[in-house]
Amino acid sequence: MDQPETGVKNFVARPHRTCGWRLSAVAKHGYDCLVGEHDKPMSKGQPTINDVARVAGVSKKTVSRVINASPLLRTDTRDKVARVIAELGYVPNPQARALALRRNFLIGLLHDNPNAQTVLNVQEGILDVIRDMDFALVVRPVDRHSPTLVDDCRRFIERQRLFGVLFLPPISENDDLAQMCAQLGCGYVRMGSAQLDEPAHAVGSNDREAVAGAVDHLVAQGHRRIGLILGPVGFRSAHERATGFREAMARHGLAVPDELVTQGSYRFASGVAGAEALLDVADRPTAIFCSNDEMAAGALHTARTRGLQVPDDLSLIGFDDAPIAAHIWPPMTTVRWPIRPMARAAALKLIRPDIAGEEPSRFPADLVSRASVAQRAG
Amino acid sequence: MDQPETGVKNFVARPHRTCGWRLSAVAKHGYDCLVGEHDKPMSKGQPTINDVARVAGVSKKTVSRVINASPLLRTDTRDKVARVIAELGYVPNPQARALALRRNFLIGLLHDNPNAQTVLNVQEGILDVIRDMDFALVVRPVDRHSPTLVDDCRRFIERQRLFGVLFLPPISENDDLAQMCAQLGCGYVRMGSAQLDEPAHAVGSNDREAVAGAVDHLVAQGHRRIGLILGPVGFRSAHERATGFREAMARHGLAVPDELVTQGSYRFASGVAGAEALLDVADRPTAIFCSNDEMAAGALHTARTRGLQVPDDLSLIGFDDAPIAAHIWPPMTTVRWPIRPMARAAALKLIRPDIAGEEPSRFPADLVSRASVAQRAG
DNA sequence: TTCTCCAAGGAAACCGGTGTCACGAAACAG
DNA sequence: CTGTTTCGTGACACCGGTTTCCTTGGAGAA
Repeated sequence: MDQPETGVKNFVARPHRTCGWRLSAVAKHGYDCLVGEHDKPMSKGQPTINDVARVAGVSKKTVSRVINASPLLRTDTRDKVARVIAELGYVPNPQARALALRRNFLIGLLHDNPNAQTVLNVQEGILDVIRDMDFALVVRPVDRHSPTLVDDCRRFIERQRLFGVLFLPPISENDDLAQMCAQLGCGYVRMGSAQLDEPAHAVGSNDREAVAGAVDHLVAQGHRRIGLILGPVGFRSAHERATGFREAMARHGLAVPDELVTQGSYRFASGVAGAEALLDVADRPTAIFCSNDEMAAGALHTARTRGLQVPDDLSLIGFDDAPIAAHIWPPMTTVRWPIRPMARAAALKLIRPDIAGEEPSRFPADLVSRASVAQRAG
Repeated sequence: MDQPETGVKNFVARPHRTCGWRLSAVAKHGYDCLVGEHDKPMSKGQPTINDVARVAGVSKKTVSRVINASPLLRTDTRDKVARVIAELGYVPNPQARALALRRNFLIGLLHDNPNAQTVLNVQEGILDVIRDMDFALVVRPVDRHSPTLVDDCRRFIERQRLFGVLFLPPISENDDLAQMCAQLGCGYVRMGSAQLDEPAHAVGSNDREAVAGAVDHLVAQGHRRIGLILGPVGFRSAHERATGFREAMARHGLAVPDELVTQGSYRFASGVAGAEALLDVADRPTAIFCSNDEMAAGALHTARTRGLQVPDDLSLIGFDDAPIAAHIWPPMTTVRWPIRPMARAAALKLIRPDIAGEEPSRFPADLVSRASVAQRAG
């Protein structure tokens, strides 16, 4: 009885049929590399590190070194193993890696839908960064009004053993969540117009400056009485935008009387109602700055129902450059958040704090001039 | 030297400080349950199954049995272990489970952004199902035009060892992708208006019937010359909608002359161009059916630039009930895909094919009547 | 009273990677 | 020419679960 030959026969007969591996691996490297204990069956599904090691005639550890690009390897060893990896179509099992390394390669996106297009842009921005880094993006819509919000997020992070999470507005403004992550030792980055007091954990846009630019634009067109529809109370972004508005108006020496300011909620309906209120004022504004596009669309709706022409009778500016801004008529002048670059920066902060960690990331927001602003009439 | 006591001392002193566990676990169950080898340090981070076993005074396997609700346990044992689990705040490590079970608990969502709101609704629908099942949702935007689309998806699935994937239109219509999944042994479900020839792998809506409803509505308002802006060539949904349109028109004995049909791409701009073409026809249509809302918004734009009133001079119907449909003026009559329930059904098919697998899932789409359709003038 | 059988639970191996450490060979210094 | 460093590699334990198989104790039968 020829033990080794039996082993080789078994090897050839079994794994290549059940796993669908390419026989060329053996053809190229010859059977001599197979001397060893071939009697135990090979793994059934995808090839494992053991299979690679066996075929290449090295130890698991050496294969692991090749995968992780260890500098301590001889070139010929590395090449040999790499060739076998390619032949077998071996893919390291991320679960096993995660277990051994005690950290996984999942990053979480927690959000309560600020705006569908925004969420999607963020997802794409994150993917831009992690696509080739073996990380995966897991998403989790949450309910910002839920009393168990923090606990829900905590359970999610704990269960999935997340590497880190990204928070989108509005929940990125929730300090309890940030604190919870810090406690858990889970990396986190907050996106939005948050102030950057913790540069390692925040990526923001400079909303004040952007709003100032919008106000400058209106003033340059001759507008003096400019209305403001606020974002919801307690939102940092809303606060930033309001502050930027007031600062810019003050800079131009223009008043912001209370009757030209109304509370909104970032929703379409509150834009409708806000514009109703502002247009009821005796000396009605010739322009309205809306703290986001959805409300601007609502304001446009109101103007139309009152028979006012936009922009001739009333100029409007929104904020966010949501898709709706470009699709309504007239196309809305608005402020564009560079969401995708921000998401990229945020993901990088999470994954490579060594590179991206400490410097603050504040992105400028740009005025997108479309057709909802005109020279002040009269 | 009192060995056992030293062990207990070590146990009390070390883990509860380093892990932050609640001492009450020990307080409740007493130290007697701790007799054993306490000298090796406990795990540093979250408690593991070993820690639970040690504190509860049972074996790992018994803890495992409790977690997996094995019926072979005595009630008192189960209660004791469950109490310790609660006290310690133990959460099973999903990576370790995935490794041992040789399947993980990740389901993937592959899409090339058909429409941001749709993607988000799908994500929420999936979450509705998996939220409490220890599954997580990982998303992957892809590029449908990439020549490496199938390979990219395959690599993603292999790397992450996904349990299953969901495809959204338009890539859900790609048969190569489905075939690749089948080869890989990865579960998959395709969403969209795909025909349901493989009920276990598809969740669809009945677009034909819905379009027929829209046509009936127009005809009931007196419209006879109705234009059609098609969706992109090669899209099954576009084909379904076109077929539904033609069938319904035929049923009413109405002609669909070639000059009243134009090719679109599901994008805003193609709606603009399509409407231009249709309104240039000598005997122009009094209504246009657009294969999606974005194109309907484009058609509305065109009507407006030509000074036509919608709906008085021209009626429009869209499809999808995208947010834009409700936000433009006039609000657009459209067809609503029950996306979230469809996503729920799809996720269920993936996770529990035993429950949801074999029966076909076809959801009715409803006409949402808003303000873009009026009685035919004249 | 002794034997059998079954339910409850434990020991050890395993999943597929990684870290630690030890070892042999080659390179280098004395 | 020998002793000491490096370098390259392998053996083995470990991560935290699950599975397989075996032990144990107590109830019921002979």
